[in-house]
Amino acid sequence: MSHTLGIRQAQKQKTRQALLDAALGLLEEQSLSSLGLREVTRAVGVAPTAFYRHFRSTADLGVALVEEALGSLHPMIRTTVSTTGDSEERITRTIELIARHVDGYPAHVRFIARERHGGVQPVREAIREQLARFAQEVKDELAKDPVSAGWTEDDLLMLAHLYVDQMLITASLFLEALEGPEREREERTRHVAQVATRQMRLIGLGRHHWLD
Amino acid sequence: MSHTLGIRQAQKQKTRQALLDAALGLLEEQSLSSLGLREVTRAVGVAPTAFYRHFRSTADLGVALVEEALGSLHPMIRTTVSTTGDSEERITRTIELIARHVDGYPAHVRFIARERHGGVQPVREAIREQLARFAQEVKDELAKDPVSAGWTEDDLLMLAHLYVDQMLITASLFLEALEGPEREREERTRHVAQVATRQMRLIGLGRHHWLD
DNA sequence: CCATGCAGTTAACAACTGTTCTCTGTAATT
DNA sequence: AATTACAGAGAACAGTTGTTAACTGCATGG
Repeated sequence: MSHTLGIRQAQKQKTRQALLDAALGLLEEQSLSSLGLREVTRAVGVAPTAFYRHFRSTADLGVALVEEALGSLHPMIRTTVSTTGDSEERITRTIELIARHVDGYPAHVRFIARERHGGVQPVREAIREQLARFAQEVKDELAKDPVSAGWTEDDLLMLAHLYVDQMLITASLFLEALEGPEREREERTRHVAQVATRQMRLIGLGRHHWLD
Repeated sequence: MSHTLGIRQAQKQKTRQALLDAALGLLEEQSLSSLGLREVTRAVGVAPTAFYRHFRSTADLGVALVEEALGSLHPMIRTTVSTTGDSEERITRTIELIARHVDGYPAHVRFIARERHGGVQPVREAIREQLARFAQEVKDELAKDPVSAGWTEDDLLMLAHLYVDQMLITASLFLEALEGPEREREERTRHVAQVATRQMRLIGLGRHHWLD
């Protein structure tokens, strides 16, 4: 099925990926709206004009980064929310998954947290769409749970959004813990996990008593 | 008590405020990390070098904006959370207060949402501190409520953080509704209010069953 | 009333930006 | 084998940026 693409296309994609990687690196200490295309090409070691072969603008590159950061995350979400087990166990697993993801892709997480409300409209829009998809998917999984019997579609969606936002906040807090001095890292990470766990637990309690 | 400051100091503060206002306006369609000091002075109609009489850098100006946006909000938070009445009534009032605030100071709200995770470290730090203060204050008010009998200090604080984050998310959603086309504005605002109310209600339910 | 302090101005700087046009080498197609 | 397509290079453009220095005018304090 997968066509092995020629030397030419392969090299192009390589450069494109290098541009994305360099941009993601530069965005650790600034926002997308201040990222210059010359800055990016300089970091890759390529002529400024080469940028235009891949992206119309840095905003365009930003949209591509959103896809890279969130696009591949949907299956992970689905399986995590849907896995069986008591709710306490599910919470622990979710928090741990978030921690692991932040550990593995800190720059991606930072980028999403930063640009979700950032200064570049198309990027905000792209993130909004992806998060709306996440909420839909979480809703679909919640609907399968017997606890959701008697729930409105609207109520399921509002709960899903609550979960998604909560996960994002937690991810961002894990990131802050990672960025701090190494001595405190372990303790701060543990603390974030503990607080997030209890918040999820409290939301879960509210969920179980929703129809009272 | 209040010393009427001379002509000179008054004019200085006027220019300073003009710089802050101009910056806030320019930040509606970009992030602080891309805001140039020339851009700001040009908008005010003042020489670029005049900027240095008031701020060391745009980052410094950003910190001042945080103070302006959040500093005066603490009393409002306290009174809102602490007012008596049944919890349903309290939720409605809180949501309405948020809606009103976003309506009155949209640029401030946008600035905080944008720069909370933005590219300028000192500004992030300043926002973090203010929000931590909010959480503390909410905690203090929660502690007075009889529902909080038997709660750990830690648990009260984790709930307070949940509330604060939830309020920020709601504010940001109200803002998005405001920014959209006018035809949909009223409906979207109503929708945001409705969802936020139910989320608060669910969290409130979780709160009441926390000690089960 | 005069000397000082200081908000704001003017001019200049080196460095940087996005974008255009022209060119080159080579992979892909015929 | 000859032709085409196209990723990337190179040079030049007009504008922009932050920061410096030396200045001017005027409110303020002695």
